[in-house]
Amino acid sequence: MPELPEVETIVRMLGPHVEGKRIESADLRLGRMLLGMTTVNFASALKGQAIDRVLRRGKYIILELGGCSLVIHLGMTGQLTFSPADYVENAGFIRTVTGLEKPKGVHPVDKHTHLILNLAGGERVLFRDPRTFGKIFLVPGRDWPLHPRLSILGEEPLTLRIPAFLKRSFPTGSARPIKALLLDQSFLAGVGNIYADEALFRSGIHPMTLVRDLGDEARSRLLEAVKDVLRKGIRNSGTSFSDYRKPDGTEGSNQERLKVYGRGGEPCRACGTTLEKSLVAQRGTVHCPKCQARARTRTAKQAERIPGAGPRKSGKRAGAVPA
DNA sequence: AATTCGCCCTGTCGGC
DNA sequence: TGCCGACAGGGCGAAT
Repeated sequence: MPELPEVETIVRMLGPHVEGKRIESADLRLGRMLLGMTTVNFASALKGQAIDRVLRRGKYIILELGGCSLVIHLGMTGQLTFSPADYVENAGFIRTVTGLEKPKGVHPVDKHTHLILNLAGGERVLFRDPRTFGKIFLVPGRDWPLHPRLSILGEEPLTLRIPAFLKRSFPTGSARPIKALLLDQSFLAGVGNIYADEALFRSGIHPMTLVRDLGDEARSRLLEAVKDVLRKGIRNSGTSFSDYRKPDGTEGSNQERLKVYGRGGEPCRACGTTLEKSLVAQRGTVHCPKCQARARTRTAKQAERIPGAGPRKSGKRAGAVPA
């Protein structure tokens, strides 16, 4: 599922290919992917528009055009790829300058290809989404930050100043599990299921821990971990767990480096304990029962203050998880 | 007001 | 081999 690192990778790779080019025509093949307008109006609004800039906000991809902004959300299985002019499809294969090849690169246009942007000279931008959870919409001018779906987004994790954010935006007294908060796009924009689990593991926090039971130190450690796992995801060009592909159609490599996501029942890479799979905030969740000790409630913490009742045997803090 | 739940959708996988 | 239910889950709107 494309989260911040996947979307960032797409934006960084796609931008140089399309910025400065003109959309000759737009072919929207599945009308329900489009919000707020008809397919016909959409096509005529895009026709002839220059692509000035490609950028990201949370998990949204934004193409700033001459007179409007094209916003794309990839949902769970969305792919945004760039098809060069010399790529010609042929019965499921792709003909390149060197001959007929298996489509290991850009996926050929098929029934899951919902939007085609035809650029000058035969170049194309393809939006493909088998599960059709993605969304496409247009915003006037450069006003995409004002669109209801984007205006509610929280801060960008990568440029987060943690001390200020802790004071200003970290809820106090919330009874939600911390994982639910991480997935909340109005809290931080761009964190999804993969990187939430990875950040919780890295910071040694149990996903069910209530937000109000996290101390300042743990909150700070968690936010650092979020930044770390997202940056690592970008360095590895994203996580191709299932459908995600880079704009050239190839896979990212971060899936090889995941510590917990998708590894339920396998041994923890840090301590060897069998990783547990559970359901938190209606999302499949994997954590290490040893490295991510269960939350202690306020009352349990108070009980610990009783003289003589020392902490657990292991001197190692739960947070001391190797990278 | 805060939080959870149900729903959208389709390819893949395990069980029989 | 083929059928079938379970599962994956981002985000919105309804329900609690």
